[in-house]
Amino acid sequence: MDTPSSRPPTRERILDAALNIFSAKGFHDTKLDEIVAEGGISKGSIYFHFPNKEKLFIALVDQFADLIERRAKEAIDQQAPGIQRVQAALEAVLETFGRYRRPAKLLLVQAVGLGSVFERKRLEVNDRFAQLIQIYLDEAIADGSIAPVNTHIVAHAWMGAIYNVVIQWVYTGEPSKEEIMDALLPLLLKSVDYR
Amino acid sequence: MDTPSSRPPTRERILDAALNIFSAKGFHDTKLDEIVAEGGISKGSIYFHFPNKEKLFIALVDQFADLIERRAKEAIDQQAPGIQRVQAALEAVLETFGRYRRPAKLLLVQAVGLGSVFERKRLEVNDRFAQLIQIYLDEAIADGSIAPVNTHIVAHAWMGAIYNVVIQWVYTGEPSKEEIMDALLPLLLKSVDYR
DNA sequence: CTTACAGTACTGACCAGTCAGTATTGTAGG
DNA sequence: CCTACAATACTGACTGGTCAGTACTGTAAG
Repeated sequence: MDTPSSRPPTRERILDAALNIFSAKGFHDTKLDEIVAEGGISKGSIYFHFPNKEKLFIALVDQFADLIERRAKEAIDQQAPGIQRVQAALEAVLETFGRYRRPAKLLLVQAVGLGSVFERKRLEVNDRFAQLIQIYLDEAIADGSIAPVNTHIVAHAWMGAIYNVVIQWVYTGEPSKEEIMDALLPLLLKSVDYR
Repeated sequence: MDTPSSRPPTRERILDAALNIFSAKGFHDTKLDEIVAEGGISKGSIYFHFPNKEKLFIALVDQFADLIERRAKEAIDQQAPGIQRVQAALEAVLETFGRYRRPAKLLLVQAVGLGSVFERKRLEVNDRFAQLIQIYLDEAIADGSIAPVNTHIVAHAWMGAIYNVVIQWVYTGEPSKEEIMDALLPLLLKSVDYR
């Protein structure tokens, strides 16, 4: 099915080039012609594979959000119910953000503050993650691993904490992934009285 | 200096109108002509008071960042050194975000994901706040209020937590300010082992 | 008249999106 | 294993709407 040649298929080359430019310059400051130059493709073929600039951007956001969610769920499934599931998911998410710096920046920075079209997408992704956290926090409360808390607020606070530390890391490379794991994980767990 | 008439001076009417539109639609989706219509002012006078659209936007960001910082510092000064200073500052910040929904959205959402010009401003504001938190966390550790932690990471994690919960509130009006105070403050303090 | 602003009509750079055309691959019939 | 045609994949010069910024005019106060 695939092209037997050495060059990856055009659609992927587009996504690749778009990720590079979008994550560096943001949505509005990225010209399609720059993506064209970066990927060695033509403007027409972008419009062959994607209906418009916006959908191309959103395809990248979705792709990475899906990856993060998949990794988190895999990690969760390998654990028995309780706080250890939350811990495993956190580790998986941090690990994935750590491994993919550019898409992380795209999702956490460049997808914010665009118009109302993107606003909905952002809220959707945000809620997806928050609900995931909330489910397993509730589970941990139910089985007595941690004391009752307002899991809705905790979920959003945790996401914000993770996002902001990761964003800092994306920009400065500091602190290292290990430091983040060592400091952030206990911080979050202590915040719900688990130690 | 001020216009003696009942109408506020033009510069403020510009800032006011700009805040309304920018916070609702974001930087790129806001047309100067919309600000002109909203504020009953003229395009020429915008360019008399501000060099360009970008500087007008940044003036709003700075104005609100300054307000937040001032409130936090006032709150801190009324407390003796120790964790109570951190607590007072958190209360002041949440209170201020709570009171000013539109500027909060501007600072936390609309100022993100714009090009590299704004990126620097965002990092600057971010660091200003994070350093403020960090100073008083270090102080609290020094006087034994809380156990030693990586205050750099904690500061950024806290800011992210606050941001994200406030953003959620800005969009949905939920959870209420009281719920946020009741849930978020203890959460943050527990995360550094203070109760 | 001059200063200090306010108001408005206009311009032109910019860039997302189009489209007419070309290249490549698939496939059916002789 | 050609040839004929079709479908799909891709190209890049061009266009048209948009909107930040400008040039110009208006006016009130001293």
